[in-house]
Amino acid sequence: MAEATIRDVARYAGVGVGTVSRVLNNSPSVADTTRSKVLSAIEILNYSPNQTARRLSSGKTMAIGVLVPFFTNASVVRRLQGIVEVLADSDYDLVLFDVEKTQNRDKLLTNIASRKMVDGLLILSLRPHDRDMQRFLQAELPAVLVDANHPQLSRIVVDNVWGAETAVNHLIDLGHTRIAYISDYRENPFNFSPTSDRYAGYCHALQAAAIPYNPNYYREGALDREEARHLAHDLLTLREPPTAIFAYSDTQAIGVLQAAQDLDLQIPQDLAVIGYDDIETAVYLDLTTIRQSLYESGVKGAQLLLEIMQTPLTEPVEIKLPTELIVRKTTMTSEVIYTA
Amino acid sequence: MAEATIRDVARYAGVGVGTVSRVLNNSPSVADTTRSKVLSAIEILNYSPNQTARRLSSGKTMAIGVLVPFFTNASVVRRLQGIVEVLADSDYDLVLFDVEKTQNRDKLLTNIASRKMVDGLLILSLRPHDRDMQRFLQAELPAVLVDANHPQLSRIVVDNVWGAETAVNHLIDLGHTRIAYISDYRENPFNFSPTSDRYAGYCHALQAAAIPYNPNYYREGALDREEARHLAHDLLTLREPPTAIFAYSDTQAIGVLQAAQDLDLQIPQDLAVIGYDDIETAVYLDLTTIRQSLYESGVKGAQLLLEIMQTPLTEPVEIKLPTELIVRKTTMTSEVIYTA
DNA sequence: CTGTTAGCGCATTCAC
DNA sequence: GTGAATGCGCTAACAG
Repeated sequence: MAEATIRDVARYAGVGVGTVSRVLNNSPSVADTTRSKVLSAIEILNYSPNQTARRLSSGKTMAIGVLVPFFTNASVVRRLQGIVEVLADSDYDLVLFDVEKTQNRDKLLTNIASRKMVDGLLILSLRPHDRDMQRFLQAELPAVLVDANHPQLSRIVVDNVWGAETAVNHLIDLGHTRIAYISDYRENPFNFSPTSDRYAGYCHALQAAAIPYNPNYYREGALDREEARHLAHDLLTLREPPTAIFAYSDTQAIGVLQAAQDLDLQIPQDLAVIGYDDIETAVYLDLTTIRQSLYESGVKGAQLLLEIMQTPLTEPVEIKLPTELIVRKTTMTSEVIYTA
Repeated sequence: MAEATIRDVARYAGVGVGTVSRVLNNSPSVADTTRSKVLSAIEILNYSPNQTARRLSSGKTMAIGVLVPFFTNASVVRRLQGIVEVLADSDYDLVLFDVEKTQNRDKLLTNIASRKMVDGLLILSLRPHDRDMQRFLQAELPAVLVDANHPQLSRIVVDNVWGAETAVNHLIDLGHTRIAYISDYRENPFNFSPTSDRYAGYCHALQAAAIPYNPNYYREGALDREEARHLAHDLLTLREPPTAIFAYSDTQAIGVLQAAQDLDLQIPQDLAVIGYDDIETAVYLDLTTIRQSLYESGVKGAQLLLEIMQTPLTEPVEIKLPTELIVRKTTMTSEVIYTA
């Protein structure tokens, strides 16, 4: 038995396809009697409208794309969960685009815009090129950036400079002067802006405290626990090792903790560690960190996109989410613990 | 400037739309000269084929649906990462369906099958109803179950009975007899089969060791850390508290660890704890657990689905993934630690 | 090899 | 209110 089409329903109900379509779309201008005839035909034939056909003729895809770099990244996942939460209650499908490789990124951004694959786009932690912007604007594709910045796009951001400064100031307040920073790659193909912002925050804080910047104390590597572990190992085996390490992400901070354990260092006596994100694991490990509202950023981003899709904005808006220092055991001894 | 269509390209290149279509689809039967004419027209007009139209006329959506219960669940996320990894290299888009609520589930399963929303479907940790099966078969929708079981569908499974037995046997081997089990709800609207399997494993192991089943030592609650923490608290404040707790998931085991901490119990001396899954956090917390190949289950599931979509199977296959006991510090004292 | 044509299934005009 | 006709943009089958 082949799938029933709108035509089958029309024939069975003894009406025209137009009427069936009206019933499907809850048009008010259908007599109750015909409506029920159609509905029962639909029931009997077990009919269900074909999405694709509906999309083509209506010109809308009823789908929202979410562009995600490194889906294995804990903070990205958390943001995505917020997005899922919002979209699940909407009428839109969620199409997930993962861009691990740069070439994927370019191909995708080009296609998504010009092929009308989605009605709206959320871009996580990724700054689009200017040429992609042209495509979005030209295709009139509503898009919202989450955790990334571009003057021409609406966006959900956090103040990464402030966050990093706060982290480093916390270490300085505790008396540290040999403060290292393990960063993500600042020069990355994804144009990831938080990286340079946090670096700036690190530098500012040192400068404000008149602590000279020590190039040896700056390391960068992939956003990966193992790599951070190695970088931290290098730092901690310097002739004059740092007494505190600020890590770009909690994931990397965990690598630092492992390196400290490898070297039998006491936390926080021998080494203070502070991360960034406040992912769930940070709680269990009692990791001092900078909390950013990951989940909420996804929620806000999705909500904003839905609004924009309904009533386009005249110019991009920016929603800034708060950032907060969460002090736990990796920077301060236990008598002053913050309890989650 | 309106989007260019295939007709514009054809006109500009001075050929028929059929030829343009052939060029787009890399048909070998196009003369090199005409091909290049078409290609340059495409370039100049900045043309890019409309996905939806292509889908309608070809009858394929070039999309794969992934049905996910509770996207906030760590193990689900891990499996999904495996799926994403595979699909990113395919030509298929990934449409994510989250079903937190039961009503969503039913509506989705019905629609996905009958509306031809996707060419293939991956269902995570969810056992479809028989009536949904009918829809899949009728719609000839290739589907693969990951971490769920149904005789009519191909599936990636693990032996949950064996896994739970192994966990409990480990505790028994360590001399425990007062062994509690904190489970997910066995009666759940999602027909989640691992729940009953692990319960069976728990019971078997006790029985084989001639340890009487103590109803007081069985608790169930949501797959949630906080809830597990409360359940564990109840268990640990019994007049005769258990000396070991087996938790349905690592997430719940972490809740148990917190409860132990709340009560100032030493792990593993006062209480042994074993989880299930081996999520990343388990490593950091040195949690003894049953490892199942979460990521790999996603990879295998996606690969299997792609195969089935290419060449349909005559009957469902079952791929069983291994399960492994990972002993860490929450069950044994440190001199015999397993190091990750 | 290539142009033409007929749908794909539905929404949306129009007349009635 | 309702039916018939037109087109969304493309693929595929059919002639040439």
